[in-house]
Amino acid sequence: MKITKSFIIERLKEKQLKITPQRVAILEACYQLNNHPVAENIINYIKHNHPNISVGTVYKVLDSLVETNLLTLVKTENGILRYDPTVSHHHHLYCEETDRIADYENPELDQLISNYFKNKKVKNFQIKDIKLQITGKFKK
Amino acid sequence: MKITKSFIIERLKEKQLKITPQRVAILEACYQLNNHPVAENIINYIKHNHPNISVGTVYKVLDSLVETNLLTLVKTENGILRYDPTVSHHHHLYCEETDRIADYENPELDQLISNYFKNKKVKNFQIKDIKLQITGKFKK
DNA sequence: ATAATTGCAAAAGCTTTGCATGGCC
DNA sequence: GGCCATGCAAAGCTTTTGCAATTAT
Repeated sequence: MKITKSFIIERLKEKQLKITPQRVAILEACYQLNNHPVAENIINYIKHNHPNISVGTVYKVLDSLVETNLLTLVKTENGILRYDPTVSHHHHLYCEETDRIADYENPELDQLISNYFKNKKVKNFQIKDIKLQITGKFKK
Repeated sequence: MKITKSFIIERLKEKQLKITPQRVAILEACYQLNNHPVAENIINYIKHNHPNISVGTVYKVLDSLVETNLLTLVKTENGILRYDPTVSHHHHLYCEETDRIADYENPELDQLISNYFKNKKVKNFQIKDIKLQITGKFKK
Protein backbone atom coordinates (compact mmCIF):
# COMPACT_ATOMS: atom_id res chain seq x y z
CA MET A 1 0.00 0.00 0.00
CA LYS A 2 1.35 3.34 -1.12
CA ILE A 3 1.04 6.05 1.50
CA THR A 4 0.16 9.38 -0.04
CA LYS A 5 -0.01 12.73 1.62
CA SER A 6 -3.73 12.91 0.97
CA PHE A 7 -4.21 9.56 2.65
CA ILE A 8 -2.50 10.99 5.74
CA ILE A 9 -4.61 14.14 5.65
CA GLU A 10 -7.75 12.05 5.29
CA ARG A 11 -6.87 10.12 8.45
CA LEU A 12 -6.31 13.32 10.41
CA LYS A 13 -9.55 14.85 9.17
CA GLU A 14 -11.53 11.79 10.16
CA LYS A 15 -10.44 12.42 13.70
CA GLN A 16 -11.17 16.13 13.53
CA LEU A 17 -7.56 17.04 14.06
CA LYS A 18 -6.30 20.27 12.55
CA ILE A 19 -4.08 19.69 9.57
CA THR A 20 -0.64 20.99 10.38
CA PRO A 21 2.57 20.24 8.49
CA GLN A 22 4.04 18.72 11.64
CA ARG A 23 1.16 16.30 12.16
CA VAL A 24 1.19 15.27 8.53
CA ALA A 25 4.93 14.70 8.60
CA ILE A 26 4.87 12.73 11.84
CA LEU A 27 2.04 10.44 10.88
CA GLU A 28 3.58 9.94 7.46
CA ALA A 29 6.90 9.08 9.06
CA CYS A 30 5.22 6.42 11.18
CA TYR A 31 3.89 4.78 8.04
CA GLN A 32 7.16 5.00 6.14
CA LEU A 33 9.38 3.78 8.95
CA ASN A 34 8.44 0.11 8.97
CA ASN A 35 9.95 -0.77 12.27
CA HIS A 36 7.60 0.64 14.86
CA PRO A 37 9.66 3.75 15.35
CA VAL A 38 10.61 5.51 18.54
CA ALA A 39 10.29 9.30 18.71
CA GLU A 40 13.93 9.78 17.75
CA ASN A 41 13.50 7.77 14.53
CA ILE A 42 10.62 10.01 13.58
CA ILE A 43 12.54 13.18 14.32
CA ASN A 44 15.47 12.04 12.19
CA TYR A 45 13.20 10.98 9.39
CA ILE A 46 11.42 14.30 9.07
CA LYS A 47 14.45 16.44 9.85
CA HIS A 48 15.27 17.45 6.27
CA ASN A 49 11.79 18.80 5.67
CA HIS A 50 11.27 20.15 9.16
CA PRO A 51 14.70 21.05 10.48
CA ASN A 52 13.27 23.10 13.32
CA ILE A 53 10.60 20.79 14.60
CA SER A 54 10.82 20.54 18.35
CA VAL A 55 10.98 17.37 20.38
CA GLY A 56 8.12 18.56 22.55
CA THR A 57 5.91 18.94 19.53
CA VAL A 58 6.72 15.46 18.31
CA TYR A 59 5.70 13.96 21.63
CA LYS A 60 2.56 16.07 21.82
CA VAL A 61 1.55 15.07 18.31
CA LEU A 62 2.27 11.41 19.00
CA ASP A 63 0.13 11.65 22.12
CA SER A 64 -2.81 13.02 20.19
CA LEU A 65 -2.39 10.43 17.45
CA VAL A 66 -2.46 7.64 20.03
CA GLU A 67 -5.41 9.24 21.77
CA THR A 68 -7.40 9.37 18.55
CA ASN A 69 -6.31 5.86 17.66
CA LEU A 70 -4.41 6.81 14.53
CA LEU A 71 -1.44 5.16 16.17
CA THR A 72 -1.08 2.53 18.85
CA LEU A 73 1.70 1.93 21.30
CA VAL A 74 3.71 -1.24 21.02
CA LYS A 75 4.47 -3.20 24.16
CA THR A 76 8.20 -3.51 24.75
CA GLU A 77 10.37 -4.43 27.67
CA ASN A 78 13.09 -1.82 27.43
CA GLY A 79 11.24 1.28 28.52
CA ILE A 80 11.20 3.17 25.23
CA LEU A 81 7.93 4.07 23.57
CA ARG A 82 7.38 2.70 20.07
CA TYR A 83 4.52 3.57 17.79
CA ASP A 84 2.52 1.46 15.36
CA PRO A 85 0.52 2.95 12.48
CA THR A 86 -1.43 -0.27 11.95
CA VAL A 87 -4.43 0.03 14.20
CA SER A 88 -6.40 -2.95 12.93
CA HIS A 89 -6.06 -6.18 14.87
CA HIS A 90 -2.69 -7.84 14.43
CA HIS A 91 0.11 -9.56 16.25
CA HIS A 92 3.81 -8.82 16.59
CA LEU A 93 6.95 -10.73 15.71
CA TYR A 94 9.76 -9.73 18.05
CA CYS A 95 13.32 -10.47 16.98
CA GLU A 96 15.24 -11.79 19.95
CA GLU A 97 18.57 -10.54 18.64
CA THR A 98 17.73 -7.09 17.37
CA ASP A 99 15.04 -4.54 18.11
CA ARG A 100 13.12 -5.39 14.97
CA ILE A 101 9.39 -5.82 15.39
CA ALA A 102 7.11 -6.83 12.53
CA ASP A 103 3.36 -7.03 12.20
CA TYR A 104 1.69 -10.38 11.75
CA GLU A 105 -1.90 -10.84 10.69
CA ASN A 106 -3.71 -14.15 10.74
CA PRO A 107 -7.51 -14.17 10.90
CA GLU A 108 -7.60 -17.96 10.86
CA LEU A 109 -5.54 -18.10 14.02
CA ASP A 110 -7.64 -15.36 15.58
CA GLN A 111 -10.68 -17.50 14.91
CA LEU A 112 -9.08 -20.55 16.45
CA ILE A 113 -8.20 -18.70 19.63
CA SER A 114 -11.52 -16.94 19.80
CA ASN A 115 -13.33 -20.26 19.52
CA TYR A 116 -11.17 -21.73 22.21
CA PHE A 117 -12.13 -19.01 24.65
CA LYS A 118 -15.81 -19.37 23.86
CA ASN A 119 -15.79 -22.53 25.89
CA LYS A 120 -12.87 -22.03 28.19
CA LYS A 121 -13.31 -18.80 30.12
CA VAL A 122 -10.51 -17.12 32.01
CA LYS A 123 -11.47 -17.02 35.67
CA ASN A 124 -12.44 -13.59 36.96
CA PHE A 125 -11.46 -11.89 33.74
CA GLN A 126 -13.43 -10.56 30.83
CA ILE A 127 -11.40 -10.75 27.65
CA LYS A 128 -11.55 -7.88 25.24
CA ASP A 129 -8.62 -8.53 22.98
CA ILE A 130 -5.87 -11.07 22.50
CA LYS A 131 -2.56 -10.35 20.83
CA LEU A 132 0.30 -12.73 20.34
CA GLN A 133 3.83 -11.70 21.03
CA ILE A 134 5.82 -14.06 18.89
CA THR A 135 9.50 -14.13 19.72
CA GLY A 136 12.16 -15.62 17.48
CA LYS A 137 14.47 -14.91 14.61
CA PHE A 138 13.94 -13.43 11.20
CA LYS A 139 15.43 -15.58 8.48
CA LYS A 140 17.92 -13.70 6.31
CA MET B 1 3.22 -21.46 47.22
CA LYS B 2 4.79 -19.99 50.31
CA ILE B 3 7.97 -18.07 49.60
CA THR B 4 10.56 -18.63 52.29
CA LYS B 5 13.89 -16.95 52.70
CA SER B 6 15.66 -20.23 52.10
CA PHE B 7 13.78 -20.67 48.85
CA ILE B 8 15.10 -17.30 47.73
CA ILE B 9 18.63 -18.14 48.78
CA GLU B 10 18.41 -21.43 46.94
CA ARG B 11 17.47 -19.63 43.74
CA LEU B 12 20.38 -17.25 44.05
CA LYS B 13 22.82 -20.06 44.77
CA GLU B 14 21.68 -22.01 41.74
CA LYS B 15 22.80 -19.09 39.65
CA GLN B 16 26.09 -18.70 41.52
CA LEU B 17 25.17 -15.27 42.72
CA LYS B 18 26.66 -14.13 46.01
CA ILE B 19 24.11 -14.08 48.79
CA THR B 20 23.70 -10.50 49.97
CA PRO B 21 20.89 -9.14 52.11
CA GLN B 22 19.98 -6.74 49.31
CA ARG B 23 19.63 -9.45 46.70
CA VAL B 24 17.59 -11.63 49.01
CA ALA B 25 15.29 -8.75 49.89
CA ILE B 26 14.82 -7.66 46.29
CA LEU B 27 14.08 -11.10 44.90
CA GLU B 28 11.78 -11.79 47.83
CA ALA B 29 9.95 -8.53 47.20
CA CYS B 30 9.37 -9.51 43.58
CA TYR B 31 7.69 -12.70 44.74
CA GLN B 32 5.62 -11.00 47.41
CA LEU B 33 4.44 -8.10 45.28
CA ASN B 34 1.99 -9.88 43.04
CA ASN B 35 1.63 -7.18 40.48
CA HIS B 36 4.78 -7.31 38.43
CA PRO B 37 6.41 -4.51 40.37
CA VAL B 38 8.40 -1.56 39.12
CA ALA B 39 11.64 -0.65 40.86
CA GLU B 40 9.91 1.88 43.06
CA ASN B 41 7.44 -0.72 44.38
CA ILE B 42 10.35 -2.89 45.37
CA ILE B 43 12.18 -0.07 47.10
CA ASN B 44 9.10 0.83 49.10
CA TYR B 45 8.44 -2.77 50.01
CA ILE B 46 11.88 -3.41 51.45
CA LYS B 47 12.36 0.02 52.95
CA HIS B 48 11.57 -0.90 56.55
CA ASN B 49 14.18 -3.65 56.59
CA HIS B 50 16.68 -1.84 54.40
CA PRO B 51 16.13 1.85 54.95
CA ASN B 52 19.42 2.78 53.34
CA ILE B 53 19.32 0.66 50.25
CA SER B 54 20.24 2.73 47.25
CA VAL B 55 18.31 3.05 44.04
CA GLY B 56 21.39 2.24 42.04
CA THR B 57 21.81 -1.04 43.87
CA VAL B 58 18.22 -2.01 43.24
CA TYR B 59 18.62 -1.50 39.51
CA LYS B 60 21.94 -3.33 39.46
CA VAL B 61 20.48 -6.27 41.34
CA LEU B 62 17.41 -6.36 39.11
CA ASP B 63 19.72 -6.38 36.10
CA SER B 64 21.64 -9.35 37.38
CA LEU B 65 18.45 -11.19 38.28
CA VAL B 66 17.11 -10.68 34.78
CA GLU B 67 20.43 -11.69 33.29
CA THR B 68 20.45 -14.95 35.22
CA ASN B 69 16.81 -15.54 34.44
CA LEU B 70 15.58 -15.38 38.01
CA LEU B 71 13.32 -12.59 36.82
CA THR B 72 11.94 -11.65 33.46
CA LEU B 73 10.89 -8.28 32.13
CA VAL B 74 7.25 -7.72 31.32
CA LYS B 75 6.36 -5.99 28.08
CA THR B 76 4.43 -2.80 28.67
CA GLU B 77 3.55 0.20 26.58
CA ASN B 78 4.24 3.00 28.99
CA GLY B 79 7.98 2.96 29.21
CA ILE B 80 8.39 1.74 32.78
CA LEU B 81 10.22 -1.49 33.50
CA ARG B 82 8.26 -4.16 35.36
CA TYR B 83 9.63 -7.41 36.67
CA ASP B 84 8.14 -10.89 36.81
CA PRO B 85 9.38 -13.59 39.19
CA THR B 86 7.60 -16.34 37.26
CA VAL B 87 10.07 -17.48 34.68
CA SER B 88 8.26 -20.57 33.45
CA HIS B 89 6.15 -20.19 30.34
CA HIS B 90 2.99 -18.19 30.93
CA HIS B 91 0.82 -15.46 29.50
CA HIS B 92 -0.33 -12.12 30.84
CA LEU B 93 -3.70 -10.60 31.56
CA TYR B 94 -3.55 -6.82 31.17
CA CYS B 95 -6.27 -4.75 32.80
CA GLU B 96 -7.33 -2.01 30.43
CA GLU B 97 -8.43 0.29 33.23
CA THR B 98 -5.65 -0.08 35.74
CA ASP B 99 -2.03 -1.10 35.60
CA ARG B 100 -2.75 -4.53 36.98
CA ILE B 101 -1.11 -7.44 35.20
CA ALA B 102 -1.72 -11.05 36.14
CA ASP B 103 -0.11 -14.28 35.07
CA TYR B 104 -2.11 -16.80 33.11
CA GLU B 105 -1.02 -20.38 32.52
CA ASN B 106 -2.75 -22.72 30.13
CA PRO B 107 -0.82 -25.68 28.76
CA GLU B 108 -3.82 -26.86 26.76
CA LEU B 109 -3.91 -23.58 24.90
CA ASP B 110 -0.16 -23.66 24.41
CA GLN B 111 -0.58 -27.06 22.82
CA LEU B 112 -3.31 -25.82 20.53
CA ILE B 113 -1.21 -22.91 19.31
CA SER B 114 1.91 -24.98 19.01
CA ASN B 115 0.07 -27.53 16.88
CA TYR B 116 -1.31 -24.79 14.70
CA PHE B 117 2.16 -23.50 13.93
CA LYS B 118 3.47 -26.97 13.13
CA ASN B 119 1.58 -26.78 9.88
CA LYS B 120 1.28 -23.07 9.30
CA LYS B 121 4.72 -21.49 9.37
CA VAL B 122 5.30 -17.78 9.67
CA LYS B 123 7.06 -16.60 6.56
CA ASN B 124 10.72 -15.71 7.05
CA PHE B 125 10.53 -16.14 10.78
CA GLN B 126 11.62 -18.89 13.10
CA ILE B 127 9.40 -19.00 16.16
CA LYS B 128 10.99 -19.57 19.52
CA ASP B 129 8.23 -18.61 21.90
CA ILE B 130 4.66 -17.37 21.84
CA LYS B 131 3.03 -15.41 24.62
CA LEU B 132 -0.47 -14.01 24.70
CA GLN B 133 -1.22 -10.48 25.76
CA ILE B 134 -4.77 -10.76 26.93
CA THR B 135 -6.38 -7.39 27.46
CA GLY B 136 -9.64 -6.88 29.29
CA LYS B 137 -11.18 -6.36 32.68
CA PHE B 138 -10.86 -8.15 35.97
CA LYS B 139 -14.23 -9.01 37.46
CA LYS B 140 -14.66 -7.66 40.95
C1' DA C 1 42.75 -12.24 50.33
C1' DT C 2 40.37 -10.85 46.63
C1' DA C 3 36.96 -10.19 43.78
C1' DA C 4 32.33 -8.77 43.69
C1' DT C 5 28.73 -5.80 45.62
C1' DT C 6 27.06 -1.75 47.76
C1' DG C 7 26.03 3.24 48.52
C1' DC C 8 26.27 7.61 46.99
C1' DA C 9 25.90 11.16 43.89
C1' DA C 10 26.26 12.71 39.47
C1' DA C 11 24.87 12.09 34.84
C1' DA C 12 22.29 10.28 31.19
C1' DG C 13 18.13 9.28 28.56
C1' DC C 14 13.52 9.80 27.45
C1' DT C 15 9.35 12.32 28.07
C1' DT C 16 6.45 16.06 29.90
C1' DT C 17 5.28 20.73 30.94
C1' DG C 18 4.45 25.89 30.70
C1' DC C 19 4.14 29.73 28.25
C1' DA C 20 4.66 33.04 24.61
C1' DT C 21 4.38 32.97 19.60
C1' DG C 22 2.40 31.64 15.48
C1' DG C 23 -0.87 29.19 12.29
C1' DC C 24 -5.24 26.76 11.02
C1' DC C 25 -10.16 26.99 10.37
C1' DG D 1 -10.62 36.43 15.15
C1' DG D 2 -10.49 32.88 18.12
C1' DC D 3 -8.60 28.90 19.45
C1' DC D 4 -5.50 25.35 19.01
C1' DA D 5 -0.74 23.84 17.87
C1' DT D 6 4.06 24.83 17.86
C1' DG D 7 8.79 25.94 19.55
C1' DC D 8 11.69 26.56 23.13
C1' DA D 9 13.68 25.63 27.33
C1' DA D 10 13.28 24.01 31.74
C1' DA D 11 11.95 20.42 34.59
C1' DG D 12 10.60 15.61 35.63
C1' DC D 13 11.06 10.91 36.11
C1' DT D 14 13.34 6.62 35.52
C1' DT D 15 17.51 4.37 34.84
C1' DT D 16 22.63 4.13 34.38
C1' DT D 17 27.30 5.00 35.63
C1' DG D 18 31.78 5.62 38.28
C1' DC D 19 34.22 5.14 42.17
C1' DA D 20 35.52 4.51 46.91
C1' DA D 21 34.21 1.71 50.76
C1' DT D 22 32.42 -2.56 52.27
C1' DT D 23 31.26 -7.43 52.24
C1' DA D 24 30.82 -12.41 50.78
C1' DT D 25 33.30 -16.41 49.76
